[in-house]
This record gives sequence, structure tokens and C-alpha cells, in this order.
Amino acid sequence: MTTTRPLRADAARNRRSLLAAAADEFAERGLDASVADIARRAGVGKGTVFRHFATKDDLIAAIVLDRIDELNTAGQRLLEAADAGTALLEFLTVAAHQRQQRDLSFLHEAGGVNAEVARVREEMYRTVHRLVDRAREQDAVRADITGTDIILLMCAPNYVASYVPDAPPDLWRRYLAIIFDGLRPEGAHPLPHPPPTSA
Amino acid sequence: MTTTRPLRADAARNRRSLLAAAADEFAERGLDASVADIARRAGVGKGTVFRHFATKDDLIAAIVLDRIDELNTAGQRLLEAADAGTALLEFLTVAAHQRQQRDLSFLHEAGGVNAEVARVREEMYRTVHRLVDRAREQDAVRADITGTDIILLMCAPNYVASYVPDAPPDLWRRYLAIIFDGLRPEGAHPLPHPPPTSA
DNA sequence: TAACAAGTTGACCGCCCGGTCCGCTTATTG
DNA sequence: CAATAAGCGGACCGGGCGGTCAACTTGTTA
Repeated sequence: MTTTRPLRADAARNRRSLLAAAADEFAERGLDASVADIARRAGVGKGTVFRHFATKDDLIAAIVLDRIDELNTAGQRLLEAADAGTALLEFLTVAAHQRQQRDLSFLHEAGGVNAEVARVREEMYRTVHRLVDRAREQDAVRADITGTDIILLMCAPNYVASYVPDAPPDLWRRYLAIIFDGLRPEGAHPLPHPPPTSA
Repeated sequence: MTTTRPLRADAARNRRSLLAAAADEFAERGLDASVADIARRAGVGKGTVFRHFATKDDLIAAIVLDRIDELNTAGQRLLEAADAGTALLEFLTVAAHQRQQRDLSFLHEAGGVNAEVARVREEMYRTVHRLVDRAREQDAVRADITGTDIILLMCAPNYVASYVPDAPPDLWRRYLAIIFDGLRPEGAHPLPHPPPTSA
């Protein structure tokens, strides 16, 4: 294990502003936001970005890692809830709310390379599966959906809402509600296609 | 009106291969696919692309125009169907199937500038509104959803399925079915957010 | 406070993109 | 078949990107 000495005070401060600036910039402009813009927003030089994060992808990975971790923590907590259906809905609410801003759904795509991201993501996926299993056992969701389905549907409400030009910030709630109604057992019609196995 | 003389035979052929190649390339790689790659795939020089389409955006607009037109035609036809609920579901099926490949949802974004695209799109939107109104009158969908909701949800099944690495080509059917179940009146829970007005 | 390592910076590099341009090719036409 | 213009192609351009580097500044430590 590499025991790294603590960052210098100013360096630590810069690192924080950089992460915040990058999160904002990515949220507003998507992953195409330029490193130069992020640096400007954080009030540092471009070189500083690359001192803290070897590549742009590493910067993205650092942010995604945080988000996934928060999400996983929330999920773990919700596993304790008595009502598994409400717990699942709340998990999806947290997931959507966390990135209510523009599409951060790169959560799935980003850091396909980065091992750490892959690890934490797998962990979060396992939590989701457990949440779904509990909800299914309590007949709070239809019997024919899987954890993978929910993982895939997780980002859909934000995606849908993102097409509205000047959308109110919580428009996604509307579409989460519609989709969640589609997950309930009442009035469910059989699904025409089996669930995907991977992802 | 500008009466343009007919294209030369080879030029017409090139135009067709170009449109096909561009559609494929965009479908596979998204809108970031480079003009050079499209030209190569079509077996022509890069200059030829710009002879037929003044800018890359114009090329995109030409493709999107076709797609929207097809969609609108299908919608018009389905307005005649007796069962408005089934008609709406089939419309969404056509919409998803048409771009079963990777995200062509730029349907909404693309050609925000192009007047022709805007016109045809508005027309298609009107058709969707009529399909939804008919379905609502027949109680085939819940009372609290609007045409705009369906327009927004239209691309969601493909979006969701696109996250699965080697997804079977019609995985979207599964998610369309789930979402459509959420649109039915049976077991509908009240929506927490009013529908968007624009878009 | 002196000395050093850690951190910062912006000019710079190579790359790839959309778009231009002009010399060449070729379908069309009488 | 000759003449012509429509069409073609690829070298080229400016710009913006991610990433590098060497000269400079600054927090830290004894």
C-alpha cells in the first residue's frame, strides 16, 4: 500500500474546488465540458487539474465514485425500512434527485475502465438487487421485474425530463411516478421480452 | 420556388449512400460520429458530403426529417384504428422500433434551428396529442397524462435498453411494456407534479 | 528564516474536427 | 464525339481539445 503524505493546505483546497467545479460543469454541459473551462470555473490553471487528476477520465471517475457511494449508502439504509415498496421508491427518488440537474447518467458508462469505479458500482448494484428482491417478496412490485431492470430504469426519469427546455427542477418526479406505477403488481400485463442478464 | 434541375445519376446515388451511411454511423456512434468516417463508409470523399449537405447539421436534419415523417405517417394511420389504446401502444412500438439501434433520440434536440424540421416535428407532435386524446377518451390510458408526456416518454425504452452492453435488439420492448403499464388507468396513483407545458 | 519540496501556471504540442477550395473526372446533351 | 457543366476528392485551414513541461511561487519544516 502506498502511504501518501497529506496534501499541502492550498492543494487540498484546490482539489475540492476542482471537484465542485467539475461536477457543476458536467451537470450543465455534459461530459464534453472542457478541462480548461473547469479549471477557469475553479479559479486555477489548467495544469493544476492534471496535477490532481492524471486524465480527464480520472476526474470524471472521482466524481462518479462519490455519487455512486452516496447512492449505495442510501440504499443500505433503506434496506432496513419495514415497507420495502416505499423503500425502493425512495431509493429511486434519491437517485434521481442526486442528479436532478442535467444527465449524469454517465454513471453507467463512465469509468468502464477504472477498477475502483467498477468495484463500487458492482456493490451498489448488489444493493439495488436486494432492495428489489425485498419489494418483490412483499408484493410491492410485480413479480416479473428484476434488479437489473431497476438499475436500467434508474436514470430514465431524469432523461425524460431533460428534453423539456426550461423544465422545473423536479419534473422528473412526474415520470418517476409513472414508471413506478408500471412496476406495481396491480394491473400488470405480461412482459414481451425476458430481462437482460448482464449489466 | 427554386426549380432545381434533377441530380446527375451518380450524384443521386452518392446522396443515397451518404444518407444511409450517416444513419448507420450516427446510430452506432451517436451524433459525434465524424463526417470523415461517414464519407469513408459511403465510399466517397469528404468534400462530397459537403456538396450535398452544407453543414453536418444539415445532414443530421435530412435524416431526422425522414424519421419524423415516417413516424407522423404511422401516427396518422393509427388515428383511424378503432381501439385507441392499442393504437397508441403500436405508435410507440413503431417509434421505438424505427430507431431500435442506438439512441437516435436527438430527434428532439437536432435541428432545433432548421425550420423544416421544426415544422414537421410540430405536425408529428400534434398527431401524438390526438392519439393520446383518443386513448384517454376511451379510458385506455390514465386521465392525468398528456400528449406531451407521451412525446417525452417516446424515446425512453430505447434509452433504457441502450445501457445493456450486448443487448438483444428488441430489449426495448420490455421497457416499453413496463412504461405503458404505468400509463394505464388501472392502479394509477396520483402524479406528484403537473405536466410540462412546452416541448 | 532559510532551504526545499510541493504545488502552480500558461505557453506549447499533437491530434482531430468541421468546413473550404481548386484541379480533376465524368455524366449529359446536341 | 466533342463540349460543357455538374460532380468529385483530398490537401489544406483555423480552432479547440486533452495533455505536457519547465520556470516560477508558496506552504512546510527544522
